[in-house]
This record gives sequence, C-alpha cells and structure tokens, in this order.
Amino acid sequence: MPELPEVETVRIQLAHALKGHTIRGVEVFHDKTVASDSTFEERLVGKTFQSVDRVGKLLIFSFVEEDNLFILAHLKMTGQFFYVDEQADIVTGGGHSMSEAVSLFPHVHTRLALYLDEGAALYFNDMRLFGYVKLATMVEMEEARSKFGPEPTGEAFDVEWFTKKLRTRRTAVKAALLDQSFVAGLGNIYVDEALFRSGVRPARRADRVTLVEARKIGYEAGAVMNESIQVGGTTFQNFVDTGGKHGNFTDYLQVFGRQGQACKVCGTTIKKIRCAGRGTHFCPQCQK
DNA sequence: CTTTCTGTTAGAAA
DNA sequence: ATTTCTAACAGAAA
Repeated sequence: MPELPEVETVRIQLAHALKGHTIRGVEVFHDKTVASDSTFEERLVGKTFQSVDRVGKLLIFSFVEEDNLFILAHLKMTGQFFYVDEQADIVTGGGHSMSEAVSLFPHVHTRLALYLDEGAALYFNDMRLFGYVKLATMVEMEEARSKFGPEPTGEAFDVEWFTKKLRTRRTAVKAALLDQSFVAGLGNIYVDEALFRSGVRPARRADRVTLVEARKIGYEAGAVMNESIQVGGTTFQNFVDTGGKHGNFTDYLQVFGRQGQACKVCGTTIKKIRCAGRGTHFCPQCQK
C-alpha cells in the first residue's frame, strides 16, 4: 500500500487527530507488531501525543511528557491506521474500502489498539503482519532516521548531488531508486511513474543514464510524489474521511498497472517485466 | 486443487 | 562496499 505520498497523507491526518490526546489503555492483539515488547503498554499509558513526524515511509510519534520516548511505525505492505472518535466516526485511515471503514474495530486484522481520552481510539490493522508499531528511545529514533537518504519531494533536495550519485550505481536504475538509503520514499509505483516521465527504461544501468536523464529523474521523482500528496495518495480511491476528502492518484498513473493498455502519450502497448525483483511497467516507445 | 502475484525491506549471501 | 536474493505473511487471482 504505502509509499511516501500515502504515508504523508496518513501522517497529516494522524497529526491533526492525535494531538493532545492522552493514551488511557493499550491492547496488543499480535505480539510481533509491537516487536514483542513486554513494556509497550506500561510505557505508553498516560502519555499525550505531541506530534507525528515522518522520514521516508517511517512514521515517528512523539509525546508531551517524555522526550526520550517515540513510536516508530511502518505500514510495510498492508498496515493501516484508523482513528475513531467518540461518535465512532472514522476520521482517518488508509488503503481500505468504505465497507471496511464502517465495520467495528477491532476486527481479524487489527493488531493493536490505543484507547484514548474522550472515547477516541487508534487502531492498527495489518493483514500480512509485516508492519510494526514499536517504541524507541531518542538514540534509537535518531539511528532509524539516519538510515534514510534525502527525500526527492523536499525543497532542499539537491538534484545535482542526486545526478552525480545515481550515475555511480552499477545496478538497474530502478533498483537504485528503490534503495531507501540513497533516496527515501519511492516505492514500486512511483519509481515506475518517475522513470516513465523521464523517458528512461527501469532496467537501464544507472551508470549508463545520461546527466540530462538523471536530472530529469531526480526532478520527476519529487514531482510525481508531490502531485500524489496533493490528491491524498494512490491508495485512497475508496477512502472518504470525515472532511469528505477522497484522494485518488490512480487516475493519474501512466504506466503502473497499465500493462497491455495503450500508452497515454504515444499509444504503444505498456509492457510489464520483472526488474529489481518487482513487477515493472514501462512504455517501450517513450522510454529508452 | 496448485501456483503466482502483491504497494516493503531486513538480513543473509555473493 | 555493493548488489542480489529470500523470507517474513496472508489472501486474491490465475
């Protein structure tokens, strides 16, 4: 489900919903989700949410009372956060259908519940159990942060640095872009989209991408993800929050999932191959 | 029925 | 140091 735009969408909603809420109770339905931490509940109860930050696809929650305690949360493939208020209205979540949204929590895939004041609750659902919600100290949080490269979406992103660095890689350009320690936030969808917009085939070796192409990739990687954030990400096509927003970047996808269909630019049939171990979509005409 | 696929990424192996 | 491959898991699709 989530790449940078989807995680950012969730972050914005959670930051707004959780701010000032105090954790009154904790229920762990799947031990592994909290990294089998037996202190998880006792360290959280009584804490008040201060902010929700993000680096790459990793969410970082901080608290008012304690500057040496954080929650690190990763959605991986199927993780979802749901915030439910006292009226049991779904305020935020991710990658789910409306029919799921109106059903009661917890359900079979709910791995964690944080019960908040004023009858609110935060649920973490994760069908495939790859995701996690774990506690970290300041040092642990900083260590986790340090593993990420810069985000192409940021104003400070140095495209010239990116251009130089990309062209030292000897792997497929797609593999390089998926490396979170190189640049943070891209996943399978946005890599394919950024490479289409740049006219570069995913399987091209990164060190054979021209300077001009590399600059284009750096620019388009940020551009496509920023555009997606503007419409609430790609995974929310069935999602409507209490503000009535229903993000949908799916309509804007030019290659991802469009194998066998006509390229929106030239009409050539979009191909799907395996590259960097992932399903990979490209236009044989537009991308060289 | 079995096999393959899936929006991620640690960690092992090369 | 880099790069490739697999496992972690569940369910839908073929």
